[in-house]
Amino acid sequence: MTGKVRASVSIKDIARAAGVSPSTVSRALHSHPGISAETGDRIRLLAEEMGYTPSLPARSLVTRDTATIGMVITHASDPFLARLVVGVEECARSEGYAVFLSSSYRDAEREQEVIRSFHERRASGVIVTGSQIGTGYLELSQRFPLPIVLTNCSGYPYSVSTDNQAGAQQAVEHLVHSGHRRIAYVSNQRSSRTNRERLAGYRAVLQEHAIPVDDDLVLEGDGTLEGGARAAQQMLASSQPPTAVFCFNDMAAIGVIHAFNRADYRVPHCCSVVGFDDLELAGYYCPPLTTVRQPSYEIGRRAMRMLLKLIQGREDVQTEILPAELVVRETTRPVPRSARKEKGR
Amino acid sequence: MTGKVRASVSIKDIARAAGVSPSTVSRALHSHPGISAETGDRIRLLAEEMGYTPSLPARSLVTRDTATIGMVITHASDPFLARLVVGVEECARSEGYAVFLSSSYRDAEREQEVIRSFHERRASGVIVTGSQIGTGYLELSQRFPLPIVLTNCSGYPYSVSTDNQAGAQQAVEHLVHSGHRRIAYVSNQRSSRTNRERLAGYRAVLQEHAIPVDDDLVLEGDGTLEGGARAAQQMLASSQPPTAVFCFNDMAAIGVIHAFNRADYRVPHCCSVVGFDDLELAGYYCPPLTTVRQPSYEIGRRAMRMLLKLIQGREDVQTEILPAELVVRETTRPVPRSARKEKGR
DNA sequence: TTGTAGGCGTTATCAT
DNA sequence: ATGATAACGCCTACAA
Repeated sequence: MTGKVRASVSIKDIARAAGVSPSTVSRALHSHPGISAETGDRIRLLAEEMGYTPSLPARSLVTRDTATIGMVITHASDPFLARLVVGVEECARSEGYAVFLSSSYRDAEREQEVIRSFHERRASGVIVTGSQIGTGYLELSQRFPLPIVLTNCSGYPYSVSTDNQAGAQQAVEHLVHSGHRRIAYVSNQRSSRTNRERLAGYRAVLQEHAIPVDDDLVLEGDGTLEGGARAAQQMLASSQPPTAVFCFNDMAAIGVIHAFNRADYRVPHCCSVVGFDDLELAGYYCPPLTTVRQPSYEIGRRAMRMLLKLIQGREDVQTEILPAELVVRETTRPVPRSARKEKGR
Repeated sequence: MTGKVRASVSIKDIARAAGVSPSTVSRALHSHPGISAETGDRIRLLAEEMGYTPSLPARSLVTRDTATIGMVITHASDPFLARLVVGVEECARSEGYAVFLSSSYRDAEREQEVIRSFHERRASGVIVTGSQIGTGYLELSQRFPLPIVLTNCSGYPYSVSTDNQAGAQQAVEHLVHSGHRRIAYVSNQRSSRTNRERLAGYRAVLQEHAIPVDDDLVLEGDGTLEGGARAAQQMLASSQPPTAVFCFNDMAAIGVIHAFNRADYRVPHCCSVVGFDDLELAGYYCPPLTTVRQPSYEIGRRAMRMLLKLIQGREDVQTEILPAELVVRETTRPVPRSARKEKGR
């Protein structure tokens, strides 16, 4: 089915060429103390000339360490990953680990396959973003002696997340304080824990301000441009569209804004919109997006640090929750006095 | 420096538990013909219960095949990769290969490190996007007995690319036909081959229409939002800003549009803008972007097919160049009659 | 149908 | 300072 790789030069080849034993070559390449400087140099030079590249599979067999981190991502160009992956990679690199990414496409089965594939390759540990399995790893962990850290899945003991509920609350507070009362929420897939937390934040603020929670104002989305646009269509089709929308993430928000503008339901003139994530793009959209910033670089860095601890067998590890921060730009504005049914504050 | 992985259950453990020899277990797990159905089932059940996951490093040592493709990407959330990676993965998957991504951050040294890291892990082959090394792989290929396919680097024998020059020509033709004569180009890093090809297309069209090529109209960019915005600032600062801009890619185009709009230099009213790539986002920007579509899924699929051939040792492989296609949306419009200095077409 | 033995490329533990 | 030997987990002739 698959094909063989062309032969690489091995330590034995070098040994033969140098007229020494394989173990001497191994030691020379590792600059072991107790090898004559002369033969050491000679062998390293030879290795260089012969184009030797060590075989990690072979080495890891004996050292029982691949120095490899697997990272499950939703898909290669998910904009949310931009800073998060950098956080993971920088931390991993500084500790001598390489990290490899593989996509789950938000599919639970694919996610399991990827995890399995990392385990088969004996990765030292795995970080999962956008997990569909979530706390389900608690059961799987019996099967896989493989440390796993999740992001944005509080509830799983080894995870680092944004404070989603508090972030959502800031967003909705901002809208309420601007005088909005018909505030919609565009969700992610319902099952997602992150979605439930943000939805809870949304509901909490409405209740706190004695604004009735209208289920028609909670729209089904999926965190994509297209999903946002679809939700917007639904809102536009309703007899009484909202004057503000809080979206699960920035991509959905952009989808919403796009569809609203197309229908001449102007943002922010007719309707305010708030996103979540603060992608780099958010500041470049028109209008620039009001959104809730996730500390994604920091999430990545800390997830990797946590994974390192687990790999070292330490158990003094606990869930971390990082604060979110509202970034007010230009997709939100107060409800015009004329349009208010009640007094604003 | 790095830590050991917890022990996994091996074929020997199963053999001991089942009271058979390791080779019997190996055969049972592979459903070899010539193993009694009874012991086969018994062993497979046992393996399942004991949570056995085969060690690919160990297996690959003897089979000399890791069934692994390495893919070098610029960075995790590069939007251009969206469809390309899917093309690669689908093709790889159907042939039994797993693909892992690793980032180069457009840095030549990092790119080499990643390639080396894939080779150390004995990947079957590698696909590189956004290569900084490009045709330099011709020399490196002596050192690495590792098949390498590049994307968007015609000139390297094993590559699949978009017809960048023809794509650029379509874009600029479109602008010229709309009556524009002061047309700027926002570049990528100068060194990039792709950039040179698109620049050549730009120049060719201007010359063809006897429009003088003004070097002040070729702006230094880097294919990012920020780079696009910087280039826009420069244009705005000039005594005679262009009436149209062709950008190396969509992200740069969005950066340009954003900065123009901020300065009240409206797109497309005051200035037309064309991008390159046709990201999903392009259709969702405001205004929706006129751009040149790259067949990126197809690039990925074909790159993987080419790599497969190389892995199989076939040498009937040649560079492929795929057509680009102009997608006219709403960031371009004809120069208003009043503003023209010469007659339009 | 099953077991034995050798080897993949590397490192580590003994000797020498 | 260097060499021989065993072992990592797996596969595959070859024997039985």
